[in-house]
Amino acid sequence: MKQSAPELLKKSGLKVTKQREAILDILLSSPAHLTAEDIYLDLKAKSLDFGLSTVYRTLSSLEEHRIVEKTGLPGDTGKQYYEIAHLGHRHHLVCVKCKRCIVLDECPVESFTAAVCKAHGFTLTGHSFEIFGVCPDCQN
Amino acid sequence: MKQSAPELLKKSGLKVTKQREAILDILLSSPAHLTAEDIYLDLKAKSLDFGLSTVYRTLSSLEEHRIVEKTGLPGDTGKQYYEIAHLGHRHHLVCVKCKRCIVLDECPVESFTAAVCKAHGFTLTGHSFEIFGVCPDCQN
DNA sequence: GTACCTGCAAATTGTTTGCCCCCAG
DNA sequence: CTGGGGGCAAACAATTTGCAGGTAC
Repeated sequence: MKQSAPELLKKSGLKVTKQREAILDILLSSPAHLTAEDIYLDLKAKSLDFGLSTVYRTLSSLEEHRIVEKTGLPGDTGKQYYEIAHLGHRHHLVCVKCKRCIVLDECPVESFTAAVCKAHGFTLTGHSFEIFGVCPDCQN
Repeated sequence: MKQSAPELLKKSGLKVTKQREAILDILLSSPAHLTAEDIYLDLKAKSLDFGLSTVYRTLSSLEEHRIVEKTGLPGDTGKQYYEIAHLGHRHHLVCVKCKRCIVLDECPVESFTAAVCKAHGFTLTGHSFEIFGVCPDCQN
């Protein structure tokens, strides 16, 4: 299931540049939910100092090609979060304090979502199921 | 369950002003998911031309008092959405094209969320369960 | 070689703040 | 009357865009 960054880029007809490769690598290796700035700082930490706009532009094209997904988190300060697209499936357990995020494998709602869509005449494109809580470390 | 705007304000120790009343009324009568600008324009349509900052400030205090919730939507352009707080419960069927939003009453995952939290040592604060699709009107 | 990509800086857009006047309690 | 609340404009923050030069293919 896991693909390498250059492969993914090539498959979508995008030119393979070290900027894109590095950005995609970060997203692939992160558990989840990164902001554009997170990525920018992460790059800096690796002494890869690209412009912030490159990060944004790369994220947009990756989003257009359905490689990553953009999302918002509840109660947050208006930043956008990016993560590798999982074909419309997101199941996370998120700590509301430290934003740590655990990926859930189970999906107990597949049949439910399909039924709801059918009932309302919608064409299902995906769903998001996120549980919010305070993780053990943040409970003091 | 449904309360009037002045009641809700008074109960939280907030002064009742026509601005707050009007903004809260809009939120109460909307099916869901409004941006600050939506509210601003809605007010204008009713010839209630308050400043945009009043809308934001009102929304913040309402949020502090747990009357409304702020949230982000997947794939969106970086705006914050506001809606009446349902104590951490959100179950929506959202059209990815027109953003129309249907509120779901059922919650098939109550016990599942509790179990997941327990398994990871988290203290549950809420969950979000949203289904995305294309509504009948947008299918052409 | 050409079209697409990057970098920088300036422009936009969404949201917050400061200051002063005003109204609800 | 008094303090929180509202209006306006300026500040801030996140993201986008225009343009000149570079680089993958």
